[in-house]
Amino acid sequence: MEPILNLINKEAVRAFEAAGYDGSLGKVTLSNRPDLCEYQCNGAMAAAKKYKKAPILIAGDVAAILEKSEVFQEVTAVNPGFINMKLNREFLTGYLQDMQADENLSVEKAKEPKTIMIDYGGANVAKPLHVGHLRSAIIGESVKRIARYAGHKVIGDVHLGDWGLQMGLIITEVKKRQPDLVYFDENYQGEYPTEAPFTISELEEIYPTASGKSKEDPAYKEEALEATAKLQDGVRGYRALWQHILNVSITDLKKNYGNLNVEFDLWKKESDAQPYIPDMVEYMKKEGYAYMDQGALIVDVKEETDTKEVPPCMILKTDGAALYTTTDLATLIDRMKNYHPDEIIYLTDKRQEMHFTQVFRCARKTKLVEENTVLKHIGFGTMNGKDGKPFKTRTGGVMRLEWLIDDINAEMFKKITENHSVDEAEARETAKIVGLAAIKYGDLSNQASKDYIFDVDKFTSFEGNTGPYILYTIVRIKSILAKYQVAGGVLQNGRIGLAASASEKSLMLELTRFAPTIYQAYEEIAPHKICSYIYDLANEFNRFYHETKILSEENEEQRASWIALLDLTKRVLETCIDLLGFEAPERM
RNA sequence: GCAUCUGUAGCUCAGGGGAUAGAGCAGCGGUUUCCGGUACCGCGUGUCGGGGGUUCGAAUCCCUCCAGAUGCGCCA
Repeated sequence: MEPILNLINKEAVRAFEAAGYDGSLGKVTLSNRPDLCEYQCNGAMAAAKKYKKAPILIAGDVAAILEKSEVFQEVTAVNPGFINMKLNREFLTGYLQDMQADENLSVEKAKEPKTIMIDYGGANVAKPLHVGHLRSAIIGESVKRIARYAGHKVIGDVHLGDWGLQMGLIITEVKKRQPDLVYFDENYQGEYPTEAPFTISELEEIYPTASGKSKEDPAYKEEALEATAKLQDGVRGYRALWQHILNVSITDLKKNYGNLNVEFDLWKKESDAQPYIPDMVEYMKKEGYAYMDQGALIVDVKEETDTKEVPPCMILKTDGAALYTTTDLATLIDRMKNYHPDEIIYLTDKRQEMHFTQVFRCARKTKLVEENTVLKHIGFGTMNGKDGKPFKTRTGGVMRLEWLIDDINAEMFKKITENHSVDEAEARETAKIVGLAAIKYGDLSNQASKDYIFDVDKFTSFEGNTGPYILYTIVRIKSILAKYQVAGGVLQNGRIGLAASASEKSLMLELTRFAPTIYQAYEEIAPHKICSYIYDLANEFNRFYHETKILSEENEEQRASWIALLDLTKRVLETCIDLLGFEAPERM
């Protein structure tokens, strides 16, 4: 389906040309004065200079021609030179009927689908997810769904951190505690046990303990470094232990991400990139990209136009070990080889911007990626507490994700049961669904790149620009539709008719904005545009709902038409929240 | 020190060349023959951080200053 704005634009271009002006002036936008009109064109003012003619006269010429189009009900030229347009009701209704019949709700899928990889989540093995991981998961998941809905082939990869010193630290601590385990017996030749020697909660406690010890005790750190090297060299027992750490940890991570409605297509790990490193280093040396400087192997990535100092990309440390950068580069080789992506999007904290600048430049310079492979880094801001400082627990510690979710769910449960008597089990279930919406909407409604304040009271509120408000609107529509069906109505029979009131027309106009919103959200990688759209849509619906008695309407055709409008509104809202990564309950 | 980002109502945030800068929250006041009132309607609030410039037109683009956040070779 052709977007409605395109159709209107074409009319305007034609009108400008017919009036003897350059057609490119006929650019139409949504009105920013809804009290005056629905669409506006400012081209006449831009044309004034070129044609040495008063803008209002030009606007008048164009308006006179547009007036005759069947698309519009009214077109007026207003000082100093605005062209204001109102849509014809028949045209609008026809458009919505097409939208209603379209399974994609008027969104045209990409004609040339791209393969897009999204690297998000930022999880590390053996470390519990904390609030720092929340944004990457939430935003990444939404970006993934939006791109997919726009018609692209999208592969989400968790890109698990499973290789650095953290592994050596854990192994060292396990060895301290259980030195008799077979994994540490160098002469052991048999099969290793299938059962892990620790549980997930033990594992989560082991890492911080080990990390703390290594900071205070140089000998301990030395031991951890040695364990890391042994693991990377492929010592059997260490590899087996590492595999246990992975298994236990991944099982837990899948559960936690599942609770967040976050699903990865790939569970690749940093270790998967390691095999590529030796050849990559050799290649970079041989081609003259990489050279030794101060004992480390580096690739220069400075550019003439830089306004800031861009340090060289470090490939190997003085001790010959690989780094974060090295792994990311090697991962690119893996991705290019196995998935041939047209585009790779990385979602991390914006503080890593420099790192990605270096990696991207290095990858291009050394030709690890093809020239037309797009590499993007989306850096998001920090999630802060009400005091404007990074979100912490009351005692100032790192807030684990599970605790945060529990807090929200408890708050939600309280609100749901406050004024209603509901079955407790159902209320708990509903609280989970609404709570997740509260968290995700609260996060996604802000621009990703900015820091934002996580305010539990605000996010869980049923009033204002919140997830629960959106869900409430959907649930309300569901309830009406259900009643209609119980009374013998058939949803599929309804056809959207002409707008009978101003609020109905507003709602219809709002529905036509669905497709452009999706395109914009995809192109700008901006889920918050979808949030602000559904907030507007929910408002328009509630306004319409409030002044329209639907089920008690006597005229059957009118009633069916409104039901059809409600059904379309529901479909749009539900599609949008799905793109944001949450869903609506049946009741709340 | 250098660089990047941010600065919009009391608070939290939209808007990123066009008309009178918008929402929500908080405050006050209304709307119940009710399909879910956790709704809807109304009222008040601004040196768009300061100053200069470009433009017919600037919250929006450019310069500069101020404030905050962040980054700047062997962490990830």
